Amino acid sequence: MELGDINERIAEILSAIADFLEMKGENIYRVMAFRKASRTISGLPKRIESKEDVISLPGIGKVIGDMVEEILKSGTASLYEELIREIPEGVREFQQIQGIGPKTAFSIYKATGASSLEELYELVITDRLRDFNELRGKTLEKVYSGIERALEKKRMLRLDQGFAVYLAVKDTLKTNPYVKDVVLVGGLRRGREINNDVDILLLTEDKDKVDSLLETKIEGYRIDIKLTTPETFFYDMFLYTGSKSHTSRLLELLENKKKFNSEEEIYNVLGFQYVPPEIREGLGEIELAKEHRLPNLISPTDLKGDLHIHSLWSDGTANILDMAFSCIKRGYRYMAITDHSGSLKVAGGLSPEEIREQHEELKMIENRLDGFTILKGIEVDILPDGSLDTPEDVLKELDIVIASIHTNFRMEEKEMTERIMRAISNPYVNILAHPTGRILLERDPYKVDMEKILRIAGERGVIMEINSSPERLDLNEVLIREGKRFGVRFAINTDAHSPLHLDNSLYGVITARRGWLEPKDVINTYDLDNLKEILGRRG
DNA sequence: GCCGTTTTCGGCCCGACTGTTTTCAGTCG
Repeated sequence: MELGDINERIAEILSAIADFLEMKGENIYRVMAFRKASRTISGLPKRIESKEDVISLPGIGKVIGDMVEEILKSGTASLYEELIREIPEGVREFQQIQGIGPKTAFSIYKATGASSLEELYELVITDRLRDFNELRGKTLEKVYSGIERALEKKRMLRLDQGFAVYLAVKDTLKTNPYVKDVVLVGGLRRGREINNDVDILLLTEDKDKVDSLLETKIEGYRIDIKLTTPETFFYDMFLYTGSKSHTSRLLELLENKKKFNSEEEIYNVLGFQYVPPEIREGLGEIELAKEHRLPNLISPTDLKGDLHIHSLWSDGTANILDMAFSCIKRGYRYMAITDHSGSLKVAGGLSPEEIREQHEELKMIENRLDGFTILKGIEVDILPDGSLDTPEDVLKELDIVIASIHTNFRMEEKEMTERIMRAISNPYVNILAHPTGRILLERDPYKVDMEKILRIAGERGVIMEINSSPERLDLNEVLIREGKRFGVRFAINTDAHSPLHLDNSLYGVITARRGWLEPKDVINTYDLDNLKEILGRRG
């Protein structure tokens, strides 16, 4: 069974080609060309039908255009087939180990013949990896110390991966005539950022006829299918969705009654307000539900815009106009273009001159967008000493300034806290983006006293971002709740680098719901005038 | 491999850090 559509397949092949060429020491610009094309294609909002759909895109020329055509026709590319004959697919996974890059990954394969993380792990636990003379010293240690985490990452599912697996399994299950319905339950339905399995409830009238389906597998992920009948369907949905601490108290009260017509009815017969899945964690929601005082949780349709968007001007894959059209299509009223600033060379950061040039383009574009507003913004880099890399006379001209850290992650807590404090004390900074810097399953948050940051942010009206990228989800639900107690307001942003990334706002909203946020806590639910007032207050 | 309104060839992507590397290659962000 395969996940995804043709765009993903093409992007995956191009990305693999880039990895293999890099391992072989090919010209790095050729490698980057494949990588960039892969990123562009994976971010396209429209299904690719022919070569013509890609050939005009930035960074895609004749060679990659022809390759796309080849993949559309045959499902694969000859260059890719050639490369995997030389280097097995699984060797790419070695790079998941911290400190192992393409060159070392390739040399591990050449030395040991291991062609997957599992095979490499086998050599590690039997301590045979040391027998290969080519691998010595710190490199060897890195493999020993990092491989378990890499394997764990391979099995764990982020929210987006979990949903994708669920949808794929659902499609398969539904082809069976005895399957009446398939629904998601468990931690994934509650919107947990990382899950070790996908819990699925399968409704059938004849349990014996669907036994074989319980073994459904997809790409090595753990899938846990539970059977239910029409009689107990909603009871089981409730039972398998909530955390233990949420369900156990309510189960006592239900006294074995199992027949309900909806999940809402379960709460209602007990005199409780309905509790949305995202907050069924046993963190005080039961008491509030009893008093009918649950928060009015934010929902995806409350969002009126996105305040963190990149374009081709820095490291985005689409131009400003295409990003604007995609926002308009989603029903948004505004967006902020916030490309990277000067010091972040690797992402094509903008100099003050380029920022002003961009504003010329924005002026021309805005005339073409009736009733839709583009805010002039920047994602300004916070330097190690907490100063910003863009002069204040440039920041002054902007509608919105979001500040973030992309370098020097490994500082001591005191230093890092002071660094961020100084940055958010700058009167031009409106939003602190991805405040803890974590990448799920890849990079820990930096050492920082978030309580202090949140308290000051609450006092001074600095907005905290909930970065919706499923790889970040930063802030997380715990820090969101803490921030809310300090009076912090939030922005649910996608940090989109392509039109498709705008869809990630769903993950941000889910995380905000898990943090008990209401629309009024989130500034991009406000209409433009109110938003501008908040953004203007600090400048 | 892609790109171009000075170019169809020669740039593009950069700085910090680390390791077994004593003058540089690999990794990371």
